[in-house]
This record gives sequence, structure tokens and C-alpha cells, in this order.
Amino acid sequence: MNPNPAAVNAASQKGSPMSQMQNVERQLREMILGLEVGPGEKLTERWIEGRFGASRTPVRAALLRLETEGLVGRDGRGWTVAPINLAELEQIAVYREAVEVAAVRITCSCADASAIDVIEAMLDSCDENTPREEWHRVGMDFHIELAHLSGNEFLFRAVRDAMTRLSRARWLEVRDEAALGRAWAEHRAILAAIRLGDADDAARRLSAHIVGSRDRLVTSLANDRRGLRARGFAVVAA
Amino acid sequence: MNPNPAAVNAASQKGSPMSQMQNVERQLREMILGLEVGPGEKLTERWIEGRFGASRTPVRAALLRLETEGLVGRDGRGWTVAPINLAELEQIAVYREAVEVAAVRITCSCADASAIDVIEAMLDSCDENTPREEWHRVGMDFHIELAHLSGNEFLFRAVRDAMTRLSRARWLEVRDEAALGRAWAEHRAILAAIRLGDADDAARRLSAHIVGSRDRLVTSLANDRRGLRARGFAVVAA
DNA sequence: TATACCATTTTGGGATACCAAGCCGGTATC
DNA sequence: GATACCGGCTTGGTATCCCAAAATGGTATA
Repeated sequence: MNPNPAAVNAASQKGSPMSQMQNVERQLREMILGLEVGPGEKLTERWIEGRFGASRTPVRAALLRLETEGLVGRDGRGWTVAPINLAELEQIAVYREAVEVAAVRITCSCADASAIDVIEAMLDSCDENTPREEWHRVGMDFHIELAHLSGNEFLFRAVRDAMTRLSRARWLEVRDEAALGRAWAEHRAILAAIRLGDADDAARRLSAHIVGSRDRLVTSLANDRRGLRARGFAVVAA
Repeated sequence: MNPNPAAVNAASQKGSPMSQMQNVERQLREMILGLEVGPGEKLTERWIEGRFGASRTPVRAALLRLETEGLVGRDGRGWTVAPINLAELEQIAVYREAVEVAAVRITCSCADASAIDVIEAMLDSCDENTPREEWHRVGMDFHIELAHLSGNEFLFRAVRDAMTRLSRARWLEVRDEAALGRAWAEHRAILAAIRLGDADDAARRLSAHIVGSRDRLVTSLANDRRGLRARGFAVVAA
């Protein structure tokens, strides 16, 4: 009954056994985050079922979980890929500023130099030969791992979830080399402040970094709205 | 096939039609939050199925959603009611301090006097004749509604979810009249600061209120740990 | 031509059958 | 008596079937 052998291959190629539900959830999440299905697009349980070669039970479980991540939503009785919502993006920026700053303040008071080195190494791993995709991923992981250092599971999850919600929009954000370089410099400055244990400085820099990122994102999206709609993406105005 | 008519009655007595899934989810959540099922207790899908007169499909959906709320968790292959975890409670306090303070700062800059009056009225609705249960509920709603005033959906949800996770422990917290009176005074002082638009003062008072609340809760639970275990509640040490 | 109405199809919600893995109790062997 | 083994029972995971409601599309009528 499996029309898509790739689905089961993806499941079995991993050493650990992976349930259909985890499989569907992971693959569908990747499709959504990778914009293989456009924001605002309708989803039917039966289509997903056929697409991944799983029955409706794991499909429904995956949809329920992705709903809590904000990646899919209900449209009346049915499901839709969450549209890109400018107002929501701005609210998420405020939210992540609150939790990231709280996390970094905690980290400053119990900084572990070697852990910070690991994060700095992540930044170093990107150079001019690194694909744009990788820069995005590392830029997100920087914030996630930084929050992880706080040791607070809730701050960590909050940052991770916020970055997930932002990631589709970041993907579309136009970032030239100069902007990326500036962002990386800010990242390094934040790490330096943490190393010194200067919580106020780290918080101020992180806050400014997030606000700047938000402003660039919103401007960029507002300008590109027409192009996005042309690609079939639902973009909700702020 | 319905061994428990009460379940369907609860569904039909509401004017709006409620799906089985919502029904199971709501009732199971109430059972967990009301400590009708003890923290750490094992749950089987079949038991829930029989208890609420629903089939496994809505039961599984409800469990998946409650899992994201942190009220149930996986124990290997099965399900358990989330234990009360002291370390987690402390982390939640840090988390909610970050988001509540952020929310109240926003509210200060766009305070709506009438909305604040509504919240103050909530506080006023409690007097010496009000049952303890109601004081708890209003105390939680105070923080939730305050966050709601910020207009930021993510800060609001964060506070609401945090309060949900804390509520089982708050239920056990020993609060004498004097402690409740002090908490209410702090609530009013926070509202007063917001009315004046004094963000720093409001933030300071709110922060102190949350930290105090956390300290009382942790102490109280640590002292009561033996009693809790005697009641069959799993309590994970900090 | 526009619209109201009806038949058909689609779709999510729910129920149930089946399966494999794990748990538990009993038994036989040392 | 202790332990290793085995068989049944429980339980979550999955597939599939049924149903009601909603969407769809075509047709007849004003």
C-alpha cells in the first residue's frame, strides 16, 4: 500500500527505529519550513497520507503536533499551512527578546568558557564558501544554543520555538554579504560580553541585535509582499 | 457503547457542539489539574477511553495536546501524568518572570485605564467568604489577564501556559490569610504602578512578587514532600 | 444571465480490528 | 528456594471502515 518508497526508506535508513508518526511529523515539518508547500496552502489528511505512505492515524498525530508549533493551523474544518503573518512576526520578536535576554543574563552569571568556545566555533564554521542556507541555519542555532547555555529548559524551548516560527520568513529575507557580516560581528560581540560576565552589556547588545533583525525582516517582507503573493504564499498584513 | 453517561451529558449540555476530542481533552485536563489523578500516575489509553466514553482516536488526540502542555508525558511506551518537579517549578518561575515583566512593560506604555479597572475588579471579587479554590483561580487569572493586556499573543500564551503548569503545585501551597492578603496587596501595587505608567516600578514589583511566590512555593513543597508522596504523588527533587 | 437548489464527492471526526512489543505470572529446572 | 524460560495478556501503534457535514458542481428556474 505504499506508493512512495522514499518515505519508508527515510524511516529505515536511520539506525534507530522511527515511528511513522515521528516520520510524518519530521518530513512534513521540513516540507513546510523548506517552503515546499506554500504558506496558506490547504492540506488534506488524505493527501499527506498518500504523500508519505502512512495511514491517517500518524498523519493526524503529526498535524496535531505541528499545530502546536504554529506551522499548520485550522481553516474551519480543514488544515492549512500557517500563512506568514507580519504582525505575528513582530510579536515573536518581542517575545524572543524577552526570553533571550533573560537567558543570556543567567548565562553571564555562570558562564562556562568552553561552552562559549563551542558556540564561537559554530560562527567560525561559516565562510564565503558556505551556502546561504547554512548561514541561516547557523544564525538560528547561535541563538538557540545560547539560550540552551542558561540551563533553563523553558527559556531554551521558547527560543527554539520562536526561531522555528521565524525561520520561514528568515528564509525569504534578503541579506547581502555586508548584512551577514554585521550580524556575525554582533554575535561575536555578544559572546565577548558574556565571556567577561558583563550581563548588562550582553543584554543590551543582544536586544539591539534582535530589534535590528526584526526591523530588517519586516521591511524586507513588506517590500517583497507582492513577490511572495505571486509565488502563491499567503502573507497576512501587519 | 457508552458506560459513562455523564461524559456525553457534559458534551451536550453546552449550547455549542463540542467534539469528543475537545471533550476528552478538557475533562482529562481538569482531572489532572484537580489532582483527581495523581502526579506520576500511569495512564492507559484504554482506561481513558472507558472513563469518558470515547474511542481511542479522540483520546490519543487529547493526550498529544496535553503532552505539549506538559500535563502528561511519555514513560517509555506508555503515558503518565506529569510528576511535580521542583527543579522545573523553579525554571518556570524564571521563565514567567521574563515574559510577565516584558508584558507589563509594554502595557505601561499603552495602558488602558478601563482594562486595568476590570482586573482590579477581579481582585475585589474575592473576600473572606470566597473559597480557597476561587482565590487560587483569581490569583492565576490576574497574571494571565495582565499579560493579555500587552496585546502580545506570545507573551500571553507563555504566561497562561506557565500558570497552567504551576497550578497543580499552587493548589498544594499552604497560604494563610496573611499570605493571601500580602499577595493581593502586591497585585494592587502593581496595578497602581501601571496606572501611573511607571514601567520600572511595575516591573520591579512584579518581579519581586514572582520571586517571592516561587520561594514560598518551593519551601512549602519541600516541606510537604513526605505528605505528597504519602498521597501517591510523584515529586521529583530539585 | 444570475441564482437557488439538489446530487455527488470530498473530507475530517470517530470507531474498530489487527499487530508487535513489552509486561507479568506461572512453571520447570538446577 | 532461586532462577531462567515460556506463554498469555496488556497496551500503544497502525490501518481501515463508517459517518455526518461541508464543499462542489451541475441544472433548472426566474
